[in-house]
Amino acid sequence: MSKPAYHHGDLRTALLDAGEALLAERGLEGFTLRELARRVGVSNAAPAHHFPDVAALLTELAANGFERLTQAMATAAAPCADPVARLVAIGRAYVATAIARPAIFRLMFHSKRVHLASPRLLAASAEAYGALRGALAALPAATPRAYADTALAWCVVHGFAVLCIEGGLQHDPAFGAPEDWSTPLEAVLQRMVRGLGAG
Amino acid sequence: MSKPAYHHGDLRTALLDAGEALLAERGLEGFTLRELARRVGVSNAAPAHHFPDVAALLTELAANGFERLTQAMATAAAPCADPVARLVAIGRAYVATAIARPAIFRLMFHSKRVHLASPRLLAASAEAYGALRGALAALPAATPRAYADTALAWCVVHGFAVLCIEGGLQHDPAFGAPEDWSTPLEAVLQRMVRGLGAG
DNA sequence: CTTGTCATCTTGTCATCGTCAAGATCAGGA
DNA sequence: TCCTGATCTTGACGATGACAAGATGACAAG
Repeated sequence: MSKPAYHHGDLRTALLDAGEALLAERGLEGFTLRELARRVGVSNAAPAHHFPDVAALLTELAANGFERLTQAMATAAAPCADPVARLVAIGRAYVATAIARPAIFRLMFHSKRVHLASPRLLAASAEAYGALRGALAALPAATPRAYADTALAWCVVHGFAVLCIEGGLQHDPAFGAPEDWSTPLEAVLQRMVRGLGAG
Repeated sequence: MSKPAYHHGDLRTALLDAGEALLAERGLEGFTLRELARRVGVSNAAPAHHFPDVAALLTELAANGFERLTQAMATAAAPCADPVARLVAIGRAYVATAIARPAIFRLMFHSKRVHLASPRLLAASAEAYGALRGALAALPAATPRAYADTALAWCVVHGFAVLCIEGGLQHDPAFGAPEDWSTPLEAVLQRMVRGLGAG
């Protein structure tokens, strides 16, 4: 139980859990394999038997992040009957997920510290994109939504999330403290659906 | 001339120039102070006399990037008389700048390897935001453009640039090869101004 | 021309990092 | 009971950022 067994038991998931915490605490640049091993109470070479690289571990965390993003969007959209409300809810969930775990969001999109060719990572990110795309396709329109609509919404939501995390919006005097992102997000999303509706 | 003088002469700018090249070649994660010193033909401790940190050097590069971005947007907008065309031109310049130097763009927005509190960096980024904001304010509208419009355009352009650089758009089957970003960008920008006009 | 000052650059060192090789430990089936 | 293989530790290597101490030389004062 509490005795430090030579065999950890479930080191792999312990590394992933602690890795997520470490990522949240130190950020991506402060993430260190040795520190992670230290926290789990294991030698620095132990993770090598479960992940060939640091990149492999981070790839796993990124894939988990994409899966969580997909799920968050799905549960946010579920109770909304109106397609427009559904799209807005998805956008909210997207940004909320990014802000809840900025380091993991950065890891998912802006990092060269992951194995980009990993099938798991590719599948997870494709699924997340599919969720947003699906919400767009359900919008009421005479013609099927064009590429521009999907890409526009994707860019708006992702751009807001990124700028919010990185503090890029703080130059705008109308944008208050970084922690109350909800109000500006609502304004942007409403403005977006208004514009999309007028296409 | 070609003899390795003990005193370099203008090591500071040489470091900045080589640093930009190294950043373009190896990316942000592959950037190393020692490798930079090696390329300039100088010992590894030499940069310390011109930049207290690696972060200080990268901060300078990021500030230069913001200034170049501002200038690119200005020159792109100059020949456009129509405010809408002006906004589109600015968006194009923004994305083009990001794609021309992805590593520096990442450095500007997504990096914790810079000194965020640097006055030079803050001023440069504020100026870049001001350029985009100015183009929005000039749009023809009865009422002054609200916050949502500015933020929306900012998010669209920035989101497109980021997704383009990081390969996030490649999941969209309508988005072809990563190198021909011009066509999709045009579609998104046209869709954006159409939506904004309908506000 | 000489001298001295001080910025500039080098050398050497330290802690830390990711990764590898070799050995120790233990679980579970033959 | 034993032994095979997975799991973990120890120790090491090269590389990195930062620091201390010494070498070099540009430049102004005398």
